[in-house]
Amino acid sequence: MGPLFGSVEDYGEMFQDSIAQTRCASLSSTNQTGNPVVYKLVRVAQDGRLVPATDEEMLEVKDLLENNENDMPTVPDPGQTEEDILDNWSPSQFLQLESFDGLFQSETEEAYTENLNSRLEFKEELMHGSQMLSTLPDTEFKSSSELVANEELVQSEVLLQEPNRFSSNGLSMDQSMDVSPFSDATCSPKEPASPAAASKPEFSRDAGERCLKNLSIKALQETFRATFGRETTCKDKLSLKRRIKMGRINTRVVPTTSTLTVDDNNQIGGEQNIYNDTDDAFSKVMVDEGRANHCKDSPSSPDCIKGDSNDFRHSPVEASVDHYSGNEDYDGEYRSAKRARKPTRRYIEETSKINEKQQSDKSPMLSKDEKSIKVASSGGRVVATRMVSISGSRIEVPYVSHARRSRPRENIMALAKFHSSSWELSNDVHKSVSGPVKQEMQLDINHQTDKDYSKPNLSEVDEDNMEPEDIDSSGDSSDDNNSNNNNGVDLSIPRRKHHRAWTLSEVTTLVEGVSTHGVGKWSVIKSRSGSRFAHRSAVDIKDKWRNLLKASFAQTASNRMKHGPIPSKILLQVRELAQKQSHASKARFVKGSRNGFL
DNA sequence: CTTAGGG
DNA sequence: CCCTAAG
Repeated sequence: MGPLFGSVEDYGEMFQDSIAQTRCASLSSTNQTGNPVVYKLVRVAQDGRLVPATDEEMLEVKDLLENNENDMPTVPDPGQTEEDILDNWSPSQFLQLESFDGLFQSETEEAYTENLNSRLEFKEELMHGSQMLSTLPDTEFKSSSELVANEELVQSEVLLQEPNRFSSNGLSMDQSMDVSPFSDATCSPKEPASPAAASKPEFSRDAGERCLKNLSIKALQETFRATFGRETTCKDKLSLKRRIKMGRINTRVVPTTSTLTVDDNNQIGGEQNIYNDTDDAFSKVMVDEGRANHCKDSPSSPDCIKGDSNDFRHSPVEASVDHYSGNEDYDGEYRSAKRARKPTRRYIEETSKINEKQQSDKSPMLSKDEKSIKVASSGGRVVATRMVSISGSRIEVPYVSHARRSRPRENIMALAKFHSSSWELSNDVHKSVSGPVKQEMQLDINHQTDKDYSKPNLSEVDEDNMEPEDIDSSGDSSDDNNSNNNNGVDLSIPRRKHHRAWTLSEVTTLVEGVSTHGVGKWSVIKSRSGSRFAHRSAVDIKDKWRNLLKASFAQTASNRMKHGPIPSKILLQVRELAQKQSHASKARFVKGSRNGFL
């Protein structure tokens, strides 16, 4: 059997070189159109190992390549997705792909025909494998400082997506074909990998292949399942072995995780199964994290609890994810590593959404619906202003659409306006209405659309002395519901619902309340202020105080600031109170520590 | 339920 | 203003 040559992706030095190139390019913000995949010639030894081609062999192949120019995979368009490539490649090109592991050499035309049946399957595996996120064994993730240098290896998967044909220029290749995550992060392509690179993953490729050799069909099928996360009915040992090896290679080549996990069942399955012996739990966590939005409103659901639980923060996933989070390119894709406590469910939810978007942006082949997502993401930010009345004067403020999920309560509020005779009631309904009632009320409101839309009777709205500002603010809130005619279809920019501008009197009472009751006694302040905070919750009050602090702070920092909506006199009071309270807490602290030590 | 803080 | 984690 003569030496067989195929286009083989070089997972060794050149691979890292191209990563380095990619890195340089991105650093210099020269957006190149394609990321090169480097092919390297190898000879497949009897036992299936890949042996670097000698110079002589290289020449031989060069001739072959020149003669077969047309059959070669062409350099894809920059915009071409891997799916495109895989779809459009001729059988002969796939044959070349399959010859990666050298097993195809023994296949006859007949075998090829048989293979054709599993072509699609194979294609899936190939893509699947190349996306599969392989976290290298724990031992290789010890020093985070080392890891920082390799954040951009995340991009390596891109290399697999756009194969370029490259002439091999005789670079030596590490026999083990390990790709170390510790390759140098600088732009010097020839920089040798650090000694740490010598550490090998647990599953040696060679060993793995030798194992494959002796496996029964059944065992092979099992291995297949473990590798790709799905069953196979294939009874062909050879083909099974080939596909398993292919999957493993692709898996190994992508020394990163996370970018592509949460989108697809199969991928998660693959991930999970690859590590199924030891890291089942952590795979599960990935699933949970990615799917957080599936359980957003059921805090007692076991899955949610699992996703929230602290132990996952120490899982391998956490380690590998965190180590990428510092990269600006991936900012927002992962939660910040700085976050001390567990992320909120909402955070996870939103993060996973961002994740989905970014994934589709970065790997087109994953997005079945790329177009719509792009539109959504580009239109995600709405720039507009709105008029707001504060302290009786209309001011224009920038409006930012938060694109929150809609809250059913809003209908309740609207309804409450029709039916309730007081804000207290509406507030109560607002807070305590139960699920079934909600529905009922929503239906109800639909029947009401022809009825009177006028503002609630102000005399009934507030029991006692309502201040002028309150009238103003109630007007503000009333046009929250529908300022737009009977259609109720508001095509303008959606407003933040439930927004009532804080009136000067409210702010004043708040400041007074803080001065008398201290900071933090929000519920007390609310209750002691009679009806003046009728429609403000303690949290609202607290938020307002926070804002006031901010405002007063800002005014201090840049003295002679423009006259904000809030009189500087009040802000001064806020500042004083803030100071007072900070002194108070300091005193408390000193006292406490003294007690503690003495 | 209240408070503190992030979103 | 909303949401949620901690007390």
